[in-house]
Amino acid sequence: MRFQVPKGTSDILPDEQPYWRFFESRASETAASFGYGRIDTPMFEDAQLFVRGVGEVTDIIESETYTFEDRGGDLITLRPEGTAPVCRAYLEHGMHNLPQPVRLYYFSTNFRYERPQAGRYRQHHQMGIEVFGDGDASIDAEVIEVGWRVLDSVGIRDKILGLNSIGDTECRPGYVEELRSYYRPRVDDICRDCRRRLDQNPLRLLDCKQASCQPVTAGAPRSADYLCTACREHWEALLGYLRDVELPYRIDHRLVRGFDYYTRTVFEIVPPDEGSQSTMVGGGRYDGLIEELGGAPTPGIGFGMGVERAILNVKRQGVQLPTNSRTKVALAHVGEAARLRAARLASCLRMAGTPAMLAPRRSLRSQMRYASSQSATHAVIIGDEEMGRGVVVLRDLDRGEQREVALADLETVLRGSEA
RNA sequence: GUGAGCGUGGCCAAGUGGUUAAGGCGCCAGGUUGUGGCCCUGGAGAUCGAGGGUUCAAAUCCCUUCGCUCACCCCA
Repeated sequence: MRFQVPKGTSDILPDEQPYWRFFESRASETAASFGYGRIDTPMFEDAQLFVRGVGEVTDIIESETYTFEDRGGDLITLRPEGTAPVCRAYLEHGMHNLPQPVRLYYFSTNFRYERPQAGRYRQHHQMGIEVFGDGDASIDAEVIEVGWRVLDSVGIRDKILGLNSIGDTECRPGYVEELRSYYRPRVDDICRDCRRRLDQNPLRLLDCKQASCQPVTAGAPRSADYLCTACREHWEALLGYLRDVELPYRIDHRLVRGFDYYTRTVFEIVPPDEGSQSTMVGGGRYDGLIEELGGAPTPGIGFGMGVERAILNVKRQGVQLPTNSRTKVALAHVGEAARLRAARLASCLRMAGTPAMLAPRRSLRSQMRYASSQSATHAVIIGDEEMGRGVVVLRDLDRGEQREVALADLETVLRGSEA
């Protein structure tokens, strides 16, 4: 085999498409029902946007972006995540002058240079939302609810919402120090990765999966216990809002997120069964990000939802996709003249709004088999004899009945069969 | 970046040293005069991922390489 898809990417074949279109339409409808407007941003951006936005020392920026110089010498990065570009657009188009809050949703293709595995790809798709200009906890609850409802809308009933607050610039430094001093005397009891995390990314110590580290992490100080007054009030208000809309949450003191920009609320929605790369929704508040990108201090919050992962769960839960029972006609023909007529007729039917396809130039039997295989609802059969009389045979493939129809009446009859 | 498993026709898959590499799905053609879905018959399609080695003999053993998958890391 000469060519194949690049590592970590995949083709989405026709059989797979219904899942994608189902997801996209349901997710869009759900976001719109909360008042969100769609935004699309380019697939690549100035490399600096992500360095400033995601954080210089995160793995994503250090080793996972597709970054290259274009022909004009500009440093370009293929979008690795959805939030920074939307923030850029918010600022660039003066959306801070719109009535706040501004609610946006998007579908994006993201790129990260990683070793692929189940649920993790080099090119992956995300649906996400962002809300700017409102720091109230009710917005946190709303954003979380949108994520939850989107999953509901595609039939994913079994899911768990994990929730935590990691504080803000006011209280987090103190907490991180607390965390460090808890771990330092215990370095001999933790794994090698954790020793590295202790220096580089202490929050990550909390979600280590190594069995040997579990006793240590279990006793570690919890960020929610070290919140400043403002953060604690926000946190408690959020929990109240969630209870009001009856979203079952699970406070997870070990939940931290990978991007530097998160403040206060972080959350994720995961399927109940244990899996490695299974997080369907991950998000949080990022009140400092807009400022970091050159705007006025503006609160923001959002989430990213992995479409591949969501669809995986749609399949796992055996969700029945809505079927479209729309009329679809295959035109079979016997003889060259009839083939020409069939082709013209197919064109007319399509113009009139009825999907129609020409059967291949083979035996009639074979053409009928083809019609079945394409799940046509009707076959139109044209031969010399019909041509002479200005009629066609119209066969209902589901019922197995057929009759002659005058050429002039065909469109009307087919339209009548839409029921 | 680290570790493990696997690579046989479009797909699934038997075969673990020895004549022309099973089978199923799918595909194509037939099953009388112009008709589908089931069934029957026939057909096309594989240098057994690639390269090298061991052997009288390798898809089967060894080495190298490429690819895929899974896990760690990280994350959607």
